[in-house]
Amino acid sequence: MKEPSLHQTILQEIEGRILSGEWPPGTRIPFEHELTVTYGCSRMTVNKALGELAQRGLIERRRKSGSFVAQPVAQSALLDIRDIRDEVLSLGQDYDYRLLQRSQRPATHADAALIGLPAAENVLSITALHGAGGRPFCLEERLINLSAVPEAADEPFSTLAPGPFLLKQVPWSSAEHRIRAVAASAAAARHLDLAPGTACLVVERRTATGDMPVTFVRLTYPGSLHALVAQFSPAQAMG
Amino acid sequence: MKEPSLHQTILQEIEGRILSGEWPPGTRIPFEHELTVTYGCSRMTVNKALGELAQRGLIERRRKSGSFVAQPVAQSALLDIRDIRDEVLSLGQDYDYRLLQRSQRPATHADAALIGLPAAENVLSITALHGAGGRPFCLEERLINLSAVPEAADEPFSTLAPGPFLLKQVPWSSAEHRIRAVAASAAAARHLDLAPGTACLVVERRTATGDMPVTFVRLTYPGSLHALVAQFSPAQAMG
DNA sequence: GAGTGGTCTAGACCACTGT
DNA sequence: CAGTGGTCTAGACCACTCT
Repeated sequence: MKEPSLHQTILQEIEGRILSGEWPPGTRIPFEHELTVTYGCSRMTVNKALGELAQRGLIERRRKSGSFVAQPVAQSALLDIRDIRDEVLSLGQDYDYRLLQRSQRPATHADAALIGLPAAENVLSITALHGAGGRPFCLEERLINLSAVPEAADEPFSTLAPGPFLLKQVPWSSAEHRIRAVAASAAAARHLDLAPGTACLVVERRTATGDMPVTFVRLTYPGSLHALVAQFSPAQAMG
Repeated sequence: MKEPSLHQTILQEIEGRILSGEWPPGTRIPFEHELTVTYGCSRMTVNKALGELAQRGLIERRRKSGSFVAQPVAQSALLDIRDIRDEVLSLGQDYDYRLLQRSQRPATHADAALIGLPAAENVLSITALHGAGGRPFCLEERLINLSAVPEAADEPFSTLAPGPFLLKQVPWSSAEHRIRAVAASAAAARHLDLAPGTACLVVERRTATGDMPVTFVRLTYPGSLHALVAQFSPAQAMG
């Protein structure tokens, strides 16, 4: 039990309000001057906390205007799994989205294991197909925890894909990715217009806000047509 | 052309010496007190620069002892592609390594494209097999830029895998990963003891120090037996 | 005990930017 | 022009850890 330092305390309190959604993206956070009054400390101390948050990308700082909660970069800029729509458009191809199935049910044991839920709460199951240039690009199979995102029950997902919807509802979340190569199942092969057994790249993503599981998604890409790219540097520009 | 701030200048100078290898891992860097004299500034300023380097993992700071260039975490803690040996051992299986082929040649056009070399300089080509629990685990096909790592020409790689060797020679480097699913080629299937066409996970990594290409490696894993896991959080502990 | 980094203060001046 | 963040100073005290 060690006493956290003051700038850590300030950082964590602000971070908590951002992650909880209390301060959604775009919110102006208090000026440094105001925070020195709130916490009874010098400006250097709040500056250190805010500078840290800015470096992590949780806030943006603008002279004369103040500091604002950032718009989260879709999922992760590190592992370049963006919104599939952006992904397709950046390839210079037309994008289309088609809902294949949508159903609500109490979570089965399998569902619970996938999404990381303890109990058998209500989940929304969605299957959809993302297309690029008129051809199947990616099969999406998703579970949404309706306790975490009750608004999803009222969303048809007939034209809006689950990804963008969830990004709006739950802007800040942590994610675990699991990437595998598998032979296409009969169903996946049918939807993706492949021969059964074709090598496919499968990305499974488990998303949570704090301790609350939000969604599980399995994205199946035709293998040879798709690659994930990730950049790592020991040194990053300071901005 | 904007003047960089003083703490950025300090940070970049130290970073440069670490990345270039002038200060290899374990080197003690000057005390804050000494740096204030060197740069003629206050301690807060050098503290900001060193704190930044510590947060990026380039240095470790110890009270009373000083600050030291860190031992680089093998490849990347983010995308969990560690040393394959560690990977196998952490699965609780026996590890073995076998060199299949080693040859030196001027880079072909294909080599040059893969490794990112402009000219047709000398490269070392290596093929090796990593085993786990007596079974094939991963096929490694590698090119090493001998201009960047001339020491590699004298290393037989008969018992030491290229990965650990390079990590020692070129401790700090940036990497680009490209992850795909492919059907096993005839050669890969033979080495990995698979039926040809089996879905495999292929990780291609291009590594550089600054602008100098160091190595290109293609790792082929039997698909169903292997998954890459990556964690992403909006908020990370400060340490 | 001594030397290091960790943190903090109470100022200061400057650069940028929106009005 | 005024208000914000960006940077920096010249101190200070404390916590930790090595000897």
